[in-house]
Amino acid sequence: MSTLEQKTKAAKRPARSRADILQAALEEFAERGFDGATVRGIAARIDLTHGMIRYHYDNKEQLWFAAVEHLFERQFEFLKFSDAEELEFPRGTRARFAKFLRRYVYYCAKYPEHARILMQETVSPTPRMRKALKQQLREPHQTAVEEIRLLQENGILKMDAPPASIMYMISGACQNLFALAPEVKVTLDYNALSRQAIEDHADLIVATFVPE
Amino acid sequence: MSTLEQKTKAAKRPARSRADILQAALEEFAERGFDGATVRGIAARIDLTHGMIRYHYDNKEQLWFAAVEHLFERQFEFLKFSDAEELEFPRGTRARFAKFLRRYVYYCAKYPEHARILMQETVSPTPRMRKALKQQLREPHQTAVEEIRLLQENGILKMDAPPASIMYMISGACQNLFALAPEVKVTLDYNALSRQAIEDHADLIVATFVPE
DNA sequence: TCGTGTATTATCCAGATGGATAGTAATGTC
DNA sequence: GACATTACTATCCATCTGGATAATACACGA
Repeated sequence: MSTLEQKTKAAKRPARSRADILQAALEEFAERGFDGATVRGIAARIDLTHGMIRYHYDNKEQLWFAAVEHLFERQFEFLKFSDAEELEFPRGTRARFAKFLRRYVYYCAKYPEHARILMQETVSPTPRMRKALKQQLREPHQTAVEEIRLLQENGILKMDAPPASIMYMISGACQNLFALAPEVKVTLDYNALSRQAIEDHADLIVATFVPE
Repeated sequence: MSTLEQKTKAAKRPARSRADILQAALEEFAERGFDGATVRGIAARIDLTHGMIRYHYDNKEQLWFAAVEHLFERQFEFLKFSDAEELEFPRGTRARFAKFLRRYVYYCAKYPEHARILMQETVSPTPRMRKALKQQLREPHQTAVEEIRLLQENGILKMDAPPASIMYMISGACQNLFALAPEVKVTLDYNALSRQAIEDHADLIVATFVPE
């Protein structure tokens, strides 16, 4: 087993980067699910043989874990507040909540495969998904719930409901339009991924969940 | 080719009903996607051989169409307003909208596989999904959008946003908690499918989208 | 009871799939 | 220029998959 980054001693340079492989894997897994995805299919997306994939990742499941880890890291980077922003938008304030929601809408529009992968793999929670959820999602979700509690206490979120309920209501409201963009196009002839549609949805989300 | 209902002349009675097969198919497709689902897997769920499934349905794709059709018919029946209700709750009123939303939340909690199947199959819209969407979802979605326009005109929905955006925001807000119920359980230890949680979410949805 | 239409079983098959391995090519270091 | 290390190719294989088909069991009407 080796990693693509490893350059300790003499070596042939890899033709495809680790990120290339993981992005191809994410697309394949998102489109076809874990069982439906094929290692050969992932390889073909970036002109590799399936042997090459198995050279870098022990098996299909390990590749899936690496891809999901990549997904969550990318999300974390996208949503992270810089030090300057942390100062300008303190936790528990209306302004921070609005800024976060807007950013989250942009994330959903940019990476709609995120919602798809989670929903596919969450169906009947396989050991694989349980492990990934516990390792990657447990902590951020729990801090998100704390943030919601804070907003409730500060009177910014006026809803009297379980934080988990509020959290999934809001995330669903943000995600759905983009995760189902092809459906929206077919049934309503509305291009959900256009700049204008994304901006409109962000406005709508903020106006709905951060009123006044 | 034959259908399970057909009882025209002499025949052996089928051991499994059409609904049994379609429900098993829905579960398998929801859990593993179209490519990942296997005819043998569907058959095994109700103690049939894969030959039996192919006896009733020409091929995997036809079975999928039949299952999705079954899904939409069931949804239509569940959400339909009776004649008495049509009189009591006229279109475009606040009371009707609230009653519909509450019922939709109950539907999402009862059949979480609905959201999963649509999301899986919508990813990169296969011809299969395009066809199903056009046949089954186009008309109800367009009338839903009209209903939203009516609610906007009546001042009940005060949001100034594209109806498609509003519609998918609301449906996502209703679905997400239940479609991702296993994730919620693992990350937040919250049982989204309990009676109390369903009721709380319905209250939250109505309070959020039908204020005052 | 016999025949006919239906349901069901038991196989078979070609192709795809995940995984395994042996051998080859490139890129450095000594 | 020999060598080590990594990247990559080309196969092979057991298993599973969708699909096909032939034989059998059942129910009922004539």
